[in-house]
Amino acid sequence: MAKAESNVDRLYDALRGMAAEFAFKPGERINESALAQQLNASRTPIREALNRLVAEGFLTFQSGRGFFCRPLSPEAVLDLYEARVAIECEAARLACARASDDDLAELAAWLDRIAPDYVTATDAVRLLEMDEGFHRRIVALSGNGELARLLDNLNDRVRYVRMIDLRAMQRGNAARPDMMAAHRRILDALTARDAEAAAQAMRAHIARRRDEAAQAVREAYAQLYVPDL
Amino acid sequence: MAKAESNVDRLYDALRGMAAEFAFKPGERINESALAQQLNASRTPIREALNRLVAEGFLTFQSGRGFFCRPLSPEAVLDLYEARVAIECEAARLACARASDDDLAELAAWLDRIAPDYVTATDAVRLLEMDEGFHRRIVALSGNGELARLLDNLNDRVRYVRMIDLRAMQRGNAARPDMMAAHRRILDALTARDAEAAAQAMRAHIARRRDEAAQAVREAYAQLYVPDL
DNA sequence: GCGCGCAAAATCGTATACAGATTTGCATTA
DNA sequence: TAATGCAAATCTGTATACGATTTTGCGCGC
Repeated sequence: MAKAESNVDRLYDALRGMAAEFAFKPGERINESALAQQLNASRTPIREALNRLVAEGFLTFQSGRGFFCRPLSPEAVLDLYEARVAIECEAARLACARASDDDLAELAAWLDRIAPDYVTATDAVRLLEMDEGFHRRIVALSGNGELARLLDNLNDRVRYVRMIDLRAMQRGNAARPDMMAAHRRILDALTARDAEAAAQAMRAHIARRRDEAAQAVREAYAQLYVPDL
Repeated sequence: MAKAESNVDRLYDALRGMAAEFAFKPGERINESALAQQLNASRTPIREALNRLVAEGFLTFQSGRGFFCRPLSPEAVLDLYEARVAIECEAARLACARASDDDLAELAAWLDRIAPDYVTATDAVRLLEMDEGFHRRIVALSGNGELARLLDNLNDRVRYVRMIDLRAMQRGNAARPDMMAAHRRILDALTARDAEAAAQAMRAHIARRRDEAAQAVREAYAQLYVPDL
């Protein structure tokens, strides 16, 4: 998204992207020298970026043994979904109290504008983009920068699995209108200034996907360890 | 808390502690060379630790200009309190469903054991320790490692202000029985397996302190910029 | 007196080197 | 064959150095 010019940012973005899409396999040890060569840099800035990714939960670190990719376990993914519920339900409550009528009207207009795509969109990437976009807007309306920060981080870490889940959903049946309807329901509750209903709708919307996460993790392993689909 | 042996961990812990208690003044630029000398290390490991602290929200970073202490603004502190509400209310709900009767009995016993201290404790440090201990236990009972991680981070970042708030509370009047009662109320809701009530009690408990945060921030500035009290 | 610009000093960004720790692979032995 | 121990190779941890960038301070002109 944010394209930074400086070299250190370039490295950070690259590594973050690799970690997000599991270019490092779960649990795998990360070789600093190899990365340095691959990314045309020395180990020093690479290590700085890796340290940041540790703090962000993308990687783990063992003293004396180096950096490792985070494990990809069903439990960890469920935890992330639950954390999303925590953040987003509260964000919905706050947005209910703080968003201006104009803000909500604008969000409604945005939903209307992309509505056709919800059904048309063939690739999961576009679908996920729209879904994340909606949720990010809600959090923005909460006016709480910390919640926004936390949600961005959670989304980045769970994106790989969500993508797989979305693809499965797409294959299975047309659950897309469902998603669209869920978003609309949340917005309606916000417009009605009903914090409880908004939080409930948000909870239901996320929990619905959460239940399939374990299955998605299994598919994720298949994708990661089989050459190509 | 966790005493780490390796040198890099020593540096990380030291810097994290300094950042938490605002040994760097809000907004202040951080001089790497000076830190390196002060902590008996070279700039390389210092910078690695600083990068982690950036990712954890203790510091900010500007390309080409270096590291800075996070600003201490009322808005930022309110955001942190609201994030705590998000995390802890959801944790309470989850704990309601997942904690075993034994777990809850143990927590009740712990509350009983430290009850005398709630009134006796003269120093805010001890009081804050007990309060954080209770909240950490609740999150532990939620069984969600991610929520625990997030709460630890939020607590570390808001501790300085909470401490000042607690001291003010201590001076003002004996609101300590209130705090005690609030904890008891939360536990009761958990024991009754009433998720809604638990979340509500948690929300009220945190929000009560939240409202004083702005005032605490003002006092924090006074403490930071006046030699000693 | 007040900005403006330039040069000096300070500071950051990162490559590189090397010491120490860890892992690997092989040979030896029960 | 499986286990063990040792030595070589690999990799991490950190100091150091130096070019690039930013900040500072001073002198000049208005």
